Amino acid sequence: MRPVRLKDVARDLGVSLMTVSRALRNHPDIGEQTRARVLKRVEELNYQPDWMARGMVTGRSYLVGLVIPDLMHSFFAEIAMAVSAKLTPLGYQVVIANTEEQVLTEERHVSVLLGRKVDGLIIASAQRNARSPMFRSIAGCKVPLVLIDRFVKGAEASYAGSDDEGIGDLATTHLIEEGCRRVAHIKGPPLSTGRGRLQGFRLAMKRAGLPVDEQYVVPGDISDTAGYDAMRGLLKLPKPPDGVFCYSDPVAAGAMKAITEAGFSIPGDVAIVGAGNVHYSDLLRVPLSTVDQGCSRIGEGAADLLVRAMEHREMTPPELVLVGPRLIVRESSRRTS
Amino acid sequence: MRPVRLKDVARDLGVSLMTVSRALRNHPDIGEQTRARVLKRVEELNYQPDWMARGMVTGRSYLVGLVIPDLMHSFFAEIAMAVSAKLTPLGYQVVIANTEEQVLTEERHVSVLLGRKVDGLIIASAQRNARSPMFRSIAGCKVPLVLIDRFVKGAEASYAGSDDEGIGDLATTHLIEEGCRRVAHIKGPPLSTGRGRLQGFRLAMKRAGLPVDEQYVVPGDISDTAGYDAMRGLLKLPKPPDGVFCYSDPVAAGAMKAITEAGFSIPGDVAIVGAGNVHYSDLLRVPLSTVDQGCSRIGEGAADLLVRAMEHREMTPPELVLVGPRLIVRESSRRTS
DNA sequence: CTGAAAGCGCTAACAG
DNA sequence: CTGTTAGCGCTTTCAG
Repeated sequence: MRPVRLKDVARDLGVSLMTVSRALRNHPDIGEQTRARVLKRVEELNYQPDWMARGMVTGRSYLVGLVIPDLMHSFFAEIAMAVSAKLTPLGYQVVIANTEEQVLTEERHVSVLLGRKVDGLIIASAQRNARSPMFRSIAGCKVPLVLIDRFVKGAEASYAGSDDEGIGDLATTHLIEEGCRRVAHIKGPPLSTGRGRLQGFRLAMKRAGLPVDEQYVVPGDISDTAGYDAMRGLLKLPKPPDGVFCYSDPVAAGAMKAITEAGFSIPGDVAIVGAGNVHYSDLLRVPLSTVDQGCSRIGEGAADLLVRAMEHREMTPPELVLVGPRLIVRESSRRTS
Repeated sequence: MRPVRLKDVARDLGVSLMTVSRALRNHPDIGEQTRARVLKRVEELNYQPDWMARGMVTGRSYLVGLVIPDLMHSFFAEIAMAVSAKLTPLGYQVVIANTEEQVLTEERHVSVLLGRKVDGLIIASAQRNARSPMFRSIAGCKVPLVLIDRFVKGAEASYAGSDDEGIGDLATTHLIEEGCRRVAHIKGPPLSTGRGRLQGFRLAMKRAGLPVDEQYVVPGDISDTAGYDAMRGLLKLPKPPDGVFCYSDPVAAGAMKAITEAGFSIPGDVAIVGAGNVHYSDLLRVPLSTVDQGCSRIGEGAADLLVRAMEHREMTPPELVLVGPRLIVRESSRRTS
C-alpha cells in the first residue's frame, strides 16, 4: 500500500491535480463545493501531503533545528519543550541536536541541518567565536538564527537568554544580606553565561564593600560532579567560605553533597545559592535557593524571534529578549529569619 | 549566495552533473583521479547535498521520529540522547516529538512524521490499544516501528524496555528484607510499565507471605506532585505504611517530600524505593534507593532494532530487547546495616 | 568509465 | 474558477 498521492486523489475524483492541491491549501481560486468534495475524499483516503516534495518547490522545509549542549540538563530540556510547544502549532517540526558541549559535534550537526534546508536555527552554542566557519555558513545560507542562553559577540543573530550579570548580582547580594562574609563563587564555562554571572558576583561584592579573595573564585563547569570537586577544594582552604554562589543548580547540588559529606551544615556553616531553578531543586538534600532564569520564557522568546525572522523573506535586524532573573529563597541560604 | 548545487560544481569543473553525484556517493563507476578532483572541489565550494531532493528520489529521508511523553523526565531525556547518539553517526537525524502524555497530541505528531516520510519511528506510546488509527496508519505506510518503555499488546512492532515485573519484585523484596511489614505501592499510569511493576509488587508480597492491604495500593502517576499527593494520603491512614515502593524516582522524590514535611523520618519511619535511577537521585533530601532501568541501554537497544528494520526493505519480524533491572541501595531504604 | 534523459510529488505561473 | 506546463535538486536507468 503505497502512500496516497495528490495525483491519486485527483484521478479518483475526476478533477485535475491542481484542484486538489488548491483545495488542500485553502487557495481562494476554487469553488466552495468543489473544495468540500475534495476535502471529504482527501479525508477518506487518508491522504498525507509529502512535505519533502512540497518543500522542494516552495523552498520551505518547515523544519527548525534546535542545537543544545545537553538534553539531560533540565534547563535545556525545558527550553526544548517550550520551543516545540510554540513551533508545533505553527506547522514546524523541531529537530533537536545534542552537542555534548563539543564544538566539533556542534559544527557537524549544524552542517547537516543546513543540508536539510531547515527554515531556522536556534543554538546554545559552545563556540565563542562568531567568525567560525559555522556562523559563516549559516549566514551564507541566509538561515535565520537565534542564539539562546549563550551570547556570541559579533554573530549576526537574535538572542534570547537571561540577564546573567543580574543573576550573579542577585544571588551574591542575597548571600551577603544573609550574613555571609567570605563569599565564594564556583564558576561556569567561559561563555557569556559564566562570565556574566562572575561579573555580577564581583559587582555585588564590590557594592557591599567586601574584598574578593581570588582563592574563593574557583573554576567549575555545568555538571554536578564539577560542583562536587570544586567544593571539596574550597572546604580544604584554611578558612572555608561561609557562602557560595554556584554557577548553576546542578553545580550547587554537587557542592551540597560535598559539604554534607565533609560534615558541615547547610546553611549554618555554608550557605548555598544556585541558578536555574531546575525542577528538582526543591527536592534536594537541603531545598536549594536559586535564581530562576525563566527557561520556558527563554524558549518561547527564542521561538517568537525565530518565527518573526522566518516569516520575513528578507533579513530582519537582530533582536534581543532578556528574561529578568528572580530570586527564590529556600532552606540552603536561609540563615536569618 | 544561494546554496551550491550539484550542477554548480559540475559546471565549475567542466564535467557532467552525474560525475559529481557519483563521486560523492563512492559509486564504483568512476575514475580514481576524477573522483579526487571532484571531491576536492566539492570541499572547497562547501557543497552540502540537499537531503530533501535526494530523499525525494530515493524514498529515504534519513529522518527518524522519536515520540515520547515528556522530555523533562530525565528517563526519556536519557533515552533520547542514547537514540541520537546511535543514529546520528549512521546519518540519520532524530526528530523528537513531545506528547505530554496526550493520546491526541501523539496521533497528530505521528501523522506529521509520517507525512515527512520518516524512515522509522520509536514511540513510548500513551495509547493502550494497538487497533487505534495511529498504529494502523503506521502499519499502512510500512514504516518500521519500535515501541519503547511501554509495550502495546498486539501492535506489530519491536520493543525495547525494562522488565517491569522484575523491577517491582526487586524493589518490594528489598523493602521486605529491610524489615518492612506494611509495604505500600504508589502506582504508575495504567500502561504496561505501571501494570508490570504492580504485578511484581504483588508477586513479591505473596512470596513473602505478606498480605496486600488494598488501602496501601494507591494511584499515582509519573510526576513528583502525584507522588507527593499520594503519600500524603497514605500518611493519613490509621496505620501508615513502613515502606513504600514508588512507581518512579520522581514519584518517590515527591513522596519523600511529603514524609519529611509530615515530620516522619526516612528510612526510620518509612523506607522508600523508587525506580529509574534518575540522575539526581543521589542528591536528594535522602539519597534515594532505586531500581536502575538502564535507560541508555533501552535507547541503544531501540536504535539497534530500528536500524535493522530500516535496512531491510521488507518487513522484519518483531524483536524484543528486555533490559534487566538492577537494585541500587542508598539511604532511603537502608534500615539494617 | 561518462553522459543524457526521465521523473520523484508537489506548487508557481500562466492560460483558458 | 479550473487545467496545463515547467521545474525544484537529485538519483535511476540506459546509452554511448
